[in-house]
Amino acid sequence: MRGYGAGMSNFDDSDAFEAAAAPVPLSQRAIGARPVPYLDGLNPAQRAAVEALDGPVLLLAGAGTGKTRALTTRIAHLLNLGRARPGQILAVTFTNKAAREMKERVARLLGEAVEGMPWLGTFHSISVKILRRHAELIGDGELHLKPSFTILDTDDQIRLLRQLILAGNIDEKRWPARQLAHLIDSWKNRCLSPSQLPRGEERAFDGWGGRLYAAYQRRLLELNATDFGDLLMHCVHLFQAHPDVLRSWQDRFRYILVDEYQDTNVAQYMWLRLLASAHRNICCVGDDDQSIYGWRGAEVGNILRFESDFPGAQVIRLEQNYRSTPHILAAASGLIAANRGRLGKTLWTEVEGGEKVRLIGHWDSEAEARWIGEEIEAFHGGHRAALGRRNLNDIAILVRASHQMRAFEDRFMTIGLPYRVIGGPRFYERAEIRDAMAYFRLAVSPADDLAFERIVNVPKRGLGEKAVQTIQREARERNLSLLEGAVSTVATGALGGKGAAALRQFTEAMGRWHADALDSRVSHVELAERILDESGYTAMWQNDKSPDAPGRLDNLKELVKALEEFENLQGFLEHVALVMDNDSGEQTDEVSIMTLHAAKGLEYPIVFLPGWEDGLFPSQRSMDESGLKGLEEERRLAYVGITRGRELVTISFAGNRRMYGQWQSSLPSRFIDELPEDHVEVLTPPGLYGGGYGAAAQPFAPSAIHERAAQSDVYNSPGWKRMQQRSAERAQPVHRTPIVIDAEPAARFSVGDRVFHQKFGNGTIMGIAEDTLTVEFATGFKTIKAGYVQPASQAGSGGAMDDVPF
DNA sequence: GTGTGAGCAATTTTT
DNA sequence: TTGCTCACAC
Repeated sequence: MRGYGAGMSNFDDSDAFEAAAAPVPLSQRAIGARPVPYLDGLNPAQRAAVEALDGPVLLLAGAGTGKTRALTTRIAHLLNLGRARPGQILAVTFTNKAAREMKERVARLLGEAVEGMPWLGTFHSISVKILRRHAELIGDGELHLKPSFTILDTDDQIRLLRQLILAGNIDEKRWPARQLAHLIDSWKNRCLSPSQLPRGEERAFDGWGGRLYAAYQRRLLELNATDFGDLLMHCVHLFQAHPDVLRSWQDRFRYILVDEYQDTNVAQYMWLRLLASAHRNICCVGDDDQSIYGWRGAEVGNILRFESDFPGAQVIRLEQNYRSTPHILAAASGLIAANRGRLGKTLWTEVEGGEKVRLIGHWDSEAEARWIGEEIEAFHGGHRAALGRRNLNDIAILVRASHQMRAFEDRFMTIGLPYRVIGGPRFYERAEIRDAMAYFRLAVSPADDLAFERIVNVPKRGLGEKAVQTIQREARERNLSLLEGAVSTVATGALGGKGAAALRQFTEAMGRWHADALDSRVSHVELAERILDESGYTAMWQNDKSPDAPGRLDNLKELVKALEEFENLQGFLEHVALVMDNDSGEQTDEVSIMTLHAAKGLEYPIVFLPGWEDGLFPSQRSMDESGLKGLEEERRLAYVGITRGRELVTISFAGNRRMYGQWQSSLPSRFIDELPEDHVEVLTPPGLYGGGYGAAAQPFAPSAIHERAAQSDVYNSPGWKRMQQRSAERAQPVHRTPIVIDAEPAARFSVGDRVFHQKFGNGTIMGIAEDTLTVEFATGFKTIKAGYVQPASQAGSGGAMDDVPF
């Protein structure tokens, strides 16, 4: 919520332009009549991007090529030339952070002369603004949204779906609400309302998908609520169904700019197309090589198709990189070259010299964490002459999956190295914040049934499932909201003594808070504090002995403080679902640990990329689920990782890694083989791959990294060869599995054996770790205890069940 | 209605 | 290994 309303006066930096930014009436400035200072210092491509104002423009902006600068300067230019007033420019981003940054930079470029841009924001926040003006048009004749609609987050969404699943008498275990939420999300991402589902898809989710979806949408309307996906979908449907409305918005937005275009999904694409179709002044900025969100609906195709979608489009490439050394760029470029279906870009830099990308293998994940810890201490202590003494803030560790973080956290904790984990649960997702917000929501809108259910028994009031059911029955029968139903339940005496007393107390308190929430004389900040105190919510955490209780109390304080920025609770609640983030200011000197996904858009002088092992990175699941497409997205993720580094990038892998409590061994990532050898320095590790210390062969000779730059045949890679060799030694068939588990094999099985499983049928053992087998069945890979399978030839004998090794 | 242990599953994440 | 859900006992 930071940056709301504020943030337009950040003049801390000394760009020449700022001093000169006098509020000359924009209309009086003739094009080209006088030099425009903000254009100085742009390279030719950036300048072209800024000056190509009319018609469709695709700005292909590689990592670190000054994309935001081009984009913000373009906005400044539009304003400065008088092509549009701030309110006539639509500029969309994906995250609040990006929107905030852009606002600040535009303001900085133009000085105080320009009011904030009202239509610079995320897809979602802009959609909300549009929807609130036309809410009545969403829904059917009898039931429609009201402008005050609430926005449910994922948690509410899932609870709502769970209710519907239970109501439909569906086994929630086999068909979990979370999965349904995904399904519905994916439909909304494609802008499909329940009636528009393609034949067949409505039968998803055990045949219930379409019906549940329809029921859910109906329920949302009843609750006067939308979920995140609705925001976009409703907007698109609004535009489609009401040409006059669409026209008015088309007229308003004379210029459209889109950031991170490669991340747009179908709904966002339609949204943009509708708005841009009249004047086609749309400028999309993106990088197909950094498309890493396919799994949540992003369509790389949108950016790949741009030129045919918008005939006559100009394509401008930003390829001069201002971030990384040539070795880093070359390594990244070499890697990404293995992808097909790219628009193609070649990053280059004027900078010379610099370190090669370093590559190192370790015995196991603990050794990897230990080594990286030592390296960081060395950088921090200034023991790496070439790089000088570095702040911990200059260093980041980027992992594929969050479970990898643990090894680092454990290690850094032991050696006392300060670190911070970026990402993780967001502020507003924390239970205490959501509870508190539910109180506020209920105080503001007594009909908010989801909020009621969330907090009616938090803190514990002895109102459990049964009491809630009674209230629900009462409410349903009399067509009341749950809160009203609760009042009625107390009145009719449908609830026993103790529960009734507690419920009465709760409803009465809520009544008071509601009155106060409507009373403009009552300070909403004080009211919020009072609600938390009187409800016993604060006391609940004060009495909690768990170690995170103090932190939760702090969060609550922060929440109350955040309220100060808003006029009243309503205003807060309307915005908060979309705007809260957990960007805590960074004053302290700490190493950053985060996932590769979280790192997109960031940069660090020193970057560590651990865990480059096949199966982990690229992730086995990605490849299983999405095949080549999945692999290419993983490769883009690797590309994103490398291009985060400014001066030094270190890639590492471990031969053994503990996953889910068991040690598993793995092979170096195929991506390692794709790195161009000339730009990689191999730090030879002693005794890798079970050779023991002083093993004769270097496990990773430089020449082996990349034997053929053009050919990207993984079957010829060193990792693959090693695996083949190992398989051959055991006289077993070679399989296309990247993970080979080679701890002590379970006594009766070997890799390659055919086995039978009751549920999955026949399969082939791909790996063995202690008593756990990795088996490839017709349906895919499964990890299974050795006791649950038997040799295929003896299927039915049952013998294998009795003498499980270990 | 609330507190405890067995059993089970387990990427990536914004709004 | 952990963190969560569910079934069961108080």
